[in-house]
Amino acid sequence: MSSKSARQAAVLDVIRTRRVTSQDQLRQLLGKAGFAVTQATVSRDIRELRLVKVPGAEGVGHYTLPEEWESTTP
Amino acid sequence: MSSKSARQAAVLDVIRTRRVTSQDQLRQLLGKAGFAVTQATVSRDIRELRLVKVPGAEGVGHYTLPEEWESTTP
DNA sequence: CATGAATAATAATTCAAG
DNA sequence: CTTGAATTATTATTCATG
Repeated sequence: MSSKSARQAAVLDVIRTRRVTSQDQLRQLLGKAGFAVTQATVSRDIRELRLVKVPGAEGVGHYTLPEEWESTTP
Repeated sequence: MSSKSARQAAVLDVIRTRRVTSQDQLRQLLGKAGFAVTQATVSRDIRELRLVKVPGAEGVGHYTLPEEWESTTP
């Protein structure tokens, strides 16, 4: 049971490298990274990390960390 | 039919002065401000204004404009 | 306390229509 | 192009369980 903090670090890594548009997508990517969790947990991680879903101009929103989305928009 | 931009200005005003935690709450406040719209429209306005819902530490999230929460984070 | 399963709540989108 | 009503999708929370 890899600690929560390890998983949350993975969450940050994932959203930095991919355009994640839903918690379920994030859940799947976490699975590939070795963290099998449910959407409920992803939701809690997002809250604890204070990630936000920014509505894209075109329509697709994606999760990001407030601090970063100004500079990096992958 | 007060223009969309007038309504969206009201949206910004509302979220600046109240802690809005859901689109439905925002819809109600807009109603009081003289803009009767449905949740669908509120959702679209939020997207167009690129407002985000920031997860509060305690659990309650609220809508805000990215630009502003950097400076004002209580 | 951390989590999952199920559920409730909220938000996005579709489908007309003006 | 803008909107509302209804629907779908997504997210938050509740209710156990370890």
